[in-house]
Amino acid sequence: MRETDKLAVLTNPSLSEAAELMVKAFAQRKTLIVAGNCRVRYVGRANSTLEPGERLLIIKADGSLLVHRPVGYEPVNWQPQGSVFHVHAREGTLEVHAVRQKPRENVSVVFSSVQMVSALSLDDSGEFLLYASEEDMHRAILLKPTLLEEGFTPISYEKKVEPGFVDVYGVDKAGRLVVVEVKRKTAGKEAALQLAKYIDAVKAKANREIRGVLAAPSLGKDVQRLLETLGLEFKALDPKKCAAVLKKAGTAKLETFFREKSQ
Amino acid sequence: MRETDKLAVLTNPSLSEAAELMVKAFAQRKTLIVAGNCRVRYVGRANSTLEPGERLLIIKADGSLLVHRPVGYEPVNWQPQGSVFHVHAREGTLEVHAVRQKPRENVSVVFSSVQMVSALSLDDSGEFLLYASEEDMHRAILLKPTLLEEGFTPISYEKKVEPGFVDVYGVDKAGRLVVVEVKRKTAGKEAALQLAKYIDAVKAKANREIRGVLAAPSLGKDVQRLLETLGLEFKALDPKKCAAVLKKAGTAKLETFFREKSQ
DNA sequence: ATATGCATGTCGCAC
DNA sequence: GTGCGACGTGCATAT
Repeated sequence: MRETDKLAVLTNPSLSEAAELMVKAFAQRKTLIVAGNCRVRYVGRANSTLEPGERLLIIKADGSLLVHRPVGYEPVNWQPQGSVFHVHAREGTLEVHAVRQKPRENVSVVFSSVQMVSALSLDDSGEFLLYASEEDMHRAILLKPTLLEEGFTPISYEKKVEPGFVDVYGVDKAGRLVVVEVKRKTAGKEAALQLAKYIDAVKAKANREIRGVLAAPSLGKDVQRLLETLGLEFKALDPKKCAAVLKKAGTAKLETFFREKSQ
Repeated sequence: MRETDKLAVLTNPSLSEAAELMVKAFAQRKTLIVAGNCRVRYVGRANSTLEPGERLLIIKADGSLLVHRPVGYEPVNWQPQGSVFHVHAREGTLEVHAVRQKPRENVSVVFSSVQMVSALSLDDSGEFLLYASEEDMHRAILLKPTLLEEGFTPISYEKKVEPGFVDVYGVDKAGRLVVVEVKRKTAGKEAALQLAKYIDAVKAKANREIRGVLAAPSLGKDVQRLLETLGLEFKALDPKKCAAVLKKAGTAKLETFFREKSQ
């Protein structure tokens, strides 16, 4: 066992040694990694059982828990932030129980052997930024309406029309109302139907000509035909391009812009 | 550094030592865990940047990658199965690049220091079973139709009607067709609308009276009203209860049953 | 607290 | 390969 302030690692520990380190790690709000042979049970919204095998258990200081099998991107079992843990070393087993309230859920991990335990002190305040979300596309259209079409003037943004929200709402060059539904990826039928629904809702209120535009990077299989049937239009719009438009403008400036613009 | 066949751990290694172990681990198809200070960039469907900080990097033998911050259930960056990795130790940095094709995406993790690297050999063939899925609810209804209502007789299951599938489809005591939409949790508007869509589709084909039943543990806020508007019904159905019904029957028996039943 | 919709959603299954 | 829906989805936001 090597240990510094930041780091404690046990290889092939006894179950009680492992338990001891885990309890200490909880107290010090460290990130715990346990590798070993375990069985897992989950009881909550659904139930699950996982028969014995070697997996990775990760417990974070915020009370989140992950059980990872040696394959697959997703954890096989988990518990989100805010779970409460209990650790017991019994005869021949090391039990970890993680309980979440609301909904009441329980994940139990029972180890029969442990290859490794580490308790890590991770200091992380680095900023995370994600570009090219659907939100970015909305903003880009407001900032540079020609992305949608020449002469388009946004009126409002995330407007509630019942049922739901219209992504972007404005007026075209000829003075017609335009309802825009934005999708960050290939739009399927549901996007078209959603748009049609909004059009109906807006039509019921404003008694004038309305255009519906589905703005997305591309359309699914039969969506073009569906759009035609519904009397709607398609406008190709790439999320990455939108992100680039926003990047060229400054963030602070943008915030001001949207405070004014979005009513 | 301690090492056995199953396990290699380096604490506070140099970047080149870390890189060496990582490359060896790839060759031996081990599960890799790296803890250290890193910066992360993601370029793909979207883009992201993560400024320096201490995180956990996990790379599995199947080519999946996870970057976990010290808080939060979800990975801040990731790459699913099938990614291809490159590791370079340069002057002062250890770079890990994970590339995925289709869509073309790239995650780069650049370490400036490493607290720990472990390469683990995880042997896991334990069976995972999940109970109380929506699929279980379908099955329970087929097995014990009174769960839905007295006198209900299922005809088919996962029937394609265009567009999509009807969950369960049958005949009631009075000989009327019944289309059932099943939800494993509180049903929202979309569930009701989905059901309405299927009803329309079925009506267009079969020219007789049709009932639509939304079976779910509970209804969302205004869904009851929406159901009435659409002329649909609600039936309370608990996924855990359904799972219990299935459990009482044997699995082998069930398989046979459904091979006969689902056409 | 509940409801609604996005997500680099991922995953699985059918065509 | 594409389409479509489930998921213990998680998560943020608005009511």
